This record gives sequence, structure tokens and C-alpha cells, in this order.
Amino acid sequence: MYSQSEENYLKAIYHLEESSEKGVSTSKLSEELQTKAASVTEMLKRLAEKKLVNYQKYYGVSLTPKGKSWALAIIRKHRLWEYFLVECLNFNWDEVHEVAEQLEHIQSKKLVEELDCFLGRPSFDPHGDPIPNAAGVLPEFKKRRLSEFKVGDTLICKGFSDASSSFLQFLDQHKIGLDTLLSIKSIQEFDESMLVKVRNNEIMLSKTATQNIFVEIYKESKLKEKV
Amino acid sequence: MYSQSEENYLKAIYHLEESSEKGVSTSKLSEELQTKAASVTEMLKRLAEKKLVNYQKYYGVSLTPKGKSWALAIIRKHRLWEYFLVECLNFNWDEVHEVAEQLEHIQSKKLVEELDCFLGRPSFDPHGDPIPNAAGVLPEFKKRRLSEFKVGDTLICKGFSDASSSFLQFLDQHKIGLDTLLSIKSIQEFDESMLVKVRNNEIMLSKTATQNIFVEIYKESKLKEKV
DNA sequence: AATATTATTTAGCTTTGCCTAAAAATTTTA
DNA sequence: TAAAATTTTTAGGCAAAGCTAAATAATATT
Repeated sequence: MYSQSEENYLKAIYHLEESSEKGVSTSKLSEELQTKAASVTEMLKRLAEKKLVNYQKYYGVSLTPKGKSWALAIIRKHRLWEYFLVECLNFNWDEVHEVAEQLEHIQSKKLVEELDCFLGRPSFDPHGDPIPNAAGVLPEFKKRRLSEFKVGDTLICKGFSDASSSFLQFLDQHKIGLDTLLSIKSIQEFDESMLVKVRNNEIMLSKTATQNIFVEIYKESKLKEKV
Repeated sequence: MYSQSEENYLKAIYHLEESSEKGVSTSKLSEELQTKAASVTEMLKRLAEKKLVNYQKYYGVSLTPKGKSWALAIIRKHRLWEYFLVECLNFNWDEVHEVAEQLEHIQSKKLVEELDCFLGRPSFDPHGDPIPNAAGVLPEFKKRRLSEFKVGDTLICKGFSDASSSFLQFLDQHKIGLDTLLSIKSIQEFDESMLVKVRNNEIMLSKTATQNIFVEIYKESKLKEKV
């Protein structure tokens, strides 16, 4: 249907749209895809013709619903194959990416659906990334406390259990809100307080605080399990 | 390492070398690959540069040892994937070809070896075609056509040379598959069609059909040789 | 507000792999 | 064995997807 190259652009745009609030620029894309800006411009024009992206010269790009659903289909395939490689073929989770990059472009509805079924319809790939279902819907993440995680993990805030105004004011001061990204820099052993990076600032959170912040995994550290 | 297109040429040359005694001509290749003779000529020059084929203008082409071993690697992948699709993903044997054509080009030594291991190192794919091992060696099997046998012989199906989906569906309808037992009840002299017993049913097979079914002897008749 | 810097686009070139039409070589046939 | 028929190759184009260098638009600086 679409070329591998086109699919890679859709996937890259999707990932960049997810990971940054701002629109997706030509240069960001060229960096992501290890290609030159001029090549990106060309491709964006092609993708816009095919109604897969909204593209305005000099003002970046975004996916149309059609483009987004195609991107999700690729991501679904990628993550299912990663799961297969790790669970069935003894791959390590740091070896799967390259091969999954190839497998994600195989075209066959039946293949994907049967693979999904064969694997037991997993919701998360070996990196903890969510696997969209056949309709392109991502699974719900279960809320977990920030205090459960380990150094190196990157997390998205999904809720706060202590609704006291002093706690909320504290969060406000540090610009922590819904969908804020946090990454854990270090954990003090004696009181389990965490040094956390938020928008290029590093702040210290007490155990009381980390127990009251619900997060979802954004990216898990490759370090061995904490416990 | 090599492009999909180059790999498809190698595979096609391999198959044509196997199936006809004569050398492989430009026009045979263009027919096999559904492409024009002029395109074939071009590609053969490229493949010759890369030492994958011996090519002499106007006099056809043959694989070098390097080309042959690459072709066998592709065929190995193709047949392993077909086995996977049928055994693990509920594909019918007449549905697998198209997808295997894509999967055979995935580049990853580890993937192929682990898949082979996962599947239990099968020797034959769902059509009964032999699967080369990692060194490119084909399992022994003597191909004899059902049409070579005589009344009273009992045989085991070991492969089917016409992989068209209509032929495979015909076999399915009569519940003939790999390892199915057949015994020859009678042979019509005028058109060499056979009346064959399969699981208590008797069915009529045309000469075309019996020439495309490979068998091994299960029990030979004590009658005199047919020929 | 004008200029400098940076980002983006355009223009023109390359390679792969396909095409058609024309030319050349081989094979067939008379 | 020479002409006719067929096969193969060459020549010249096209589209995808990349590149570099030059031009242009947007943003930042003073």
C-alpha cells in the first residue's frame, strides 16, 4: 500500500508528535530518520498528496486521522514482532529493534491477527510499550506510584492521590501536572527520597510525595531490576 | 546485503536451473519474474558484477557457488516461514506463499536460526518441499511421481510440484496432504488417469494430477512392473 | 526595524529497477 | 547457406528516494 520509506516517515511523525508538545519540524524529522532536511521536505509533499499528513511549508507537519491510523498499524506490528522475538525466539530485548524494523513492513492482515492471537494478545511489548489493538486503540495503563520505580525510568504523571492544597501547590511550584514527564536520577537509600528530572530541572521528592504521584511507564530503564 | 529484487532473481535462476536441463535464458527469467527481457538483461549484468552469476551475452546465465548459496538461504527462509505460518498461525497451505515471499527477505541470521530451532528443525515445508539446512544442504528425498507407479502399489504423499492454489484446494477437497496414504486401484489406458483409494474413498486423478504428486513407496505390489 | 542567523525549500544530480522502441545477434527455415 | 523469424541487448525514459549546493523564508539579535 505504502512504501517502507513512507511508513517510516509516518511512524517517526507519530513518535515525535507523542513525545513533544510542539509541532513536528522538518529538522526534527531529518534527525530522527537520519536523513537530510531536503529529503524530508520532498517526502512530506508526497505524504500530503496522499492525505496522510497535514503539511504547511515552513510550518511543520502533523498526521491526519488516516496517517495516524496507519502509523498505529505499523507500531502494532513492530511491537507484536518484538514480543514474538523475545518470547518465542530467545532474543534479548536490546536485540529486537533492528529485526522488528524490518518485520513491521510485512503486509498481511491475516498474519498480524493470527500472530496477535498466537501470542495471546499481549498489551505491552518487552520494553513496556503499549501495543495498539487491531482498531488502533492503545491499552489502558494501570496507575502505579512513582515510588515503585527505579533509577533511569522515565514516567508520565497520570494522577495525584493526596489532594491537599499544600501538596497541589507544591506540584504547581515545580510545574508537575497531568502528563508531565519525570525521570528518576537517583534514590537516597536512607529515606527513599528521589532526585527527579522535570523539564530540565532536578528536584528532590520525599517518599511521601513519590507515594502520592501516579505514573505510567514512558520508558523503562535498561538497568537490572531495583529489587 | 542484496536488494529484494536481486534476491528474487537469484531464487528464480535457482528454480529454473533445477527444473530444466537447459541453461536459463533471459526470456525464461522474464516470464518467471513477470518482467520484461530488457530489465532482465540489466539485472544480469549487475549480478555478474557482484559475482553471483555467470553471464554471457546472448547465452544465458547460471549461478556461481556464491549465488547458489545465497539462493538456498532465501529458499530456506521462505520454507521455514511457510512452515511457521501453517503450523503456528493457522494458515492454509494455499495462503502462505504471498506472505512468505515477503518474509524471506528479512535479514537476520539469528532470526532464521532461532526460528528453525523453535519449529523443531523441520526438513520439509507444508508443500513437501525440502528445507535446506543452515549450510545450504538439502535433505535427501527421492522424488518420484505418482504417475510412475502401477496398480496395487501403496504410496505416501511427500510433495506436490504444482503449487497453484487451485491444485492445492483440489487436494484439500479430497483430503490429500503430506503423509496421506494412497493406493492405486486401476489405471485407464487411454489417458493414464488413475483410480486411487484415499481413506476409504476412491477418487479419479488425471495424469496431470498424478504427475504433480510426489510419493514414497509404502508397499509395493507384487505384480510385474508396469513398464 | 534592519540585519544576521537558522531553518526550510528548491534545483539539479545519483542510483535502483522498471519500461518501450530500436538495433543487433542468434536461431530457424526454406 | 541466405533470408526470415525470434531472442537478446542497447539506448533513452521514468519514478522513488536519497544527496549537495544555492536560494528563500522565518526567527533572533542588536
